[in-house]
Amino acid sequence: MLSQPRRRQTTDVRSIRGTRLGTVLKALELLDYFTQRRPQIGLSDLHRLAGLNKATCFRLMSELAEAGLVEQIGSTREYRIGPAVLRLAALREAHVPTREAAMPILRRMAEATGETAHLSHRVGDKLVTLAFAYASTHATRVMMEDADVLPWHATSSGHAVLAFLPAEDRKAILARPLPQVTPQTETDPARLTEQIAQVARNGFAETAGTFERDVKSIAVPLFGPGVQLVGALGIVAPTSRITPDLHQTMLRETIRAADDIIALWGGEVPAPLRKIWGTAVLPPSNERPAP
Amino acid sequence: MLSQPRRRQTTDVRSIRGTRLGTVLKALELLDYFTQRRPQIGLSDLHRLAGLNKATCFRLMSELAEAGLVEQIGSTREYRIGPAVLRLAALREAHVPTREAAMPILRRMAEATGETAHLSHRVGDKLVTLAFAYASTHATRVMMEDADVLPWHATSSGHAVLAFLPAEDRKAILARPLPQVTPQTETDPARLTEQIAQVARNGFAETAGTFERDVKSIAVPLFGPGVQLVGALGIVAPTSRITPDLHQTMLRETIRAADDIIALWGGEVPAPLRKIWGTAVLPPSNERPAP
DNA sequence: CGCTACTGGTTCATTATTCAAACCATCGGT
DNA sequence: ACCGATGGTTTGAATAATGAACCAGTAGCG
Repeated sequence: MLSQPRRRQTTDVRSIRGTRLGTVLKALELLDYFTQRRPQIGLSDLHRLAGLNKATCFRLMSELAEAGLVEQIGSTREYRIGPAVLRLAALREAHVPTREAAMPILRRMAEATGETAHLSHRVGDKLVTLAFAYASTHATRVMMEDADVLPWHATSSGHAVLAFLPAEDRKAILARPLPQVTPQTETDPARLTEQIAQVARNGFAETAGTFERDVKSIAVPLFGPGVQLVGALGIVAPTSRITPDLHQTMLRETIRAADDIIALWGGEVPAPLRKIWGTAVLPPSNERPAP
Repeated sequence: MLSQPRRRQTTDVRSIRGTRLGTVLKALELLDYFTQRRPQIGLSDLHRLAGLNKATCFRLMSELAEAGLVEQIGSTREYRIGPAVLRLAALREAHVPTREAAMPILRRMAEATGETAHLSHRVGDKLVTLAFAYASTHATRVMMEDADVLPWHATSSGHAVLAFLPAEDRKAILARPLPQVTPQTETDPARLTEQIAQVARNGFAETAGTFERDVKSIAVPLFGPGVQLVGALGIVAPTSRITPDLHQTMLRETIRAADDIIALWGGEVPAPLRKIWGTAVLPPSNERPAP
């Protein structure tokens, strides 16, 4: 749905959500209903969740199952993600090392700050957790769930990516329903837009308690080859532990790690941001987005 | 295409290859052309490879791309496997630990034998490399490529799985074209059937040079919950290193590791095979499939 | 037992997508 | 400027997807 950079003119095939939606895409969207919290789903549940006809849903799932992308499990015949994805992921990682390559940096970042480092990836119009690393320092850590979809508006990673997205795409995303994840979550599109503009000026995003209570987080965007925005790198800590010093360390380490990961992925930091980051590492930022 | 165990009667929707083939499945089959050797493919190549209409191929790929299963890369606009698979694989591994869980056993097996251990997975009617482990012992190792599709007839893993597949499925697979991978590859369906019958009696499969020259391999089938045949575990070594002792060690370690992996996956070894394995671990097998 | 309310799975007339072959626009090499 | 590639787009005739209703099994309940 997000516009891809295109050099030649191409038709906007099925680009408007809600109109036509190809069969293949419809089938693949079904996979999005499988999450960490809900790893297996029965046919009836799924067709209701997806708002699809049961017969249609059944046929789509049958085809996904035949391809091994899902499999049916046990007596209840519920579906879950199938083994074929392992081959694809291995192939992807072998050819475009993303996750495994970034892991050491992520771990170093976690150790250096004593908090939880978090790497997310933009795929289509979603933001997805790719990996994370805990520090061994503290017993109380912010735990993360792998492979889950992050709400754009309620996470610092979401803000970090939104801030550097083309305005058109940002607007499209903020036009969608914005659930109130915690009492602190900002759901007003206008105020969010304001906050995100601030993120673009600061070169990093911060949120406090918008996704999980008593959790502070800082995030920066990540860029791939051709200054392409591909995800975000964040750090998450219990609010209770935050001091000016720690805040400073978290910011510095996040930017440092982001720089390394971007280099590793063959990406480039856009020149303006590069400049902001250069100065941001030294002086403490004592302003934060207005609540 | 392979018949799944079904408790209720279900129609054999699109079960006969070559007749109807749903759109979704057609799109997903396109993913099979991406391999380790050919990790990115242009539109023209792909539509020729798949024997699909170019326009169709384009639309299918566009939809896959929108879902993030593939992405278009750089100026050449070639396709490669996309980032969405990482989320799916992480989700699968988190919920059904398969690869990561088996890795320690695989490594132990490689160390114990000094050779290369190899884990493969049956997905649909294909046999796919899931993981492998090298031993640190020898400098010359048999190298493997991850995430590639194995030819059923030319690998010991293929034989190991075929031997325990329902006769109907085995016949279907052997009825397909059987490429001559090396001069040693057996391609005659009748003789293959004979060899595979021997595998069922022995409880393990052996091949020598049928997939790669001067490579000897031994493999056994793996079972998941409900005695379901899910893949194979094999060991691969240069023919030059094979001695009766090493052969014996390889067989023993493979069976031992298979036992562990099956237990780990919550599977069960079928009773008859259990008995064969019990005896096979001790006495050396000095018969091998006739050339 | 007979009801009800679920479940996964199937049918078939209607409708929308896919097919194939030709067509554009662009790129790289000669 | 040409050639022969490429990725991408259009066209009506062929084909596949859709969805409301329909089966069958099963668990709970009086």
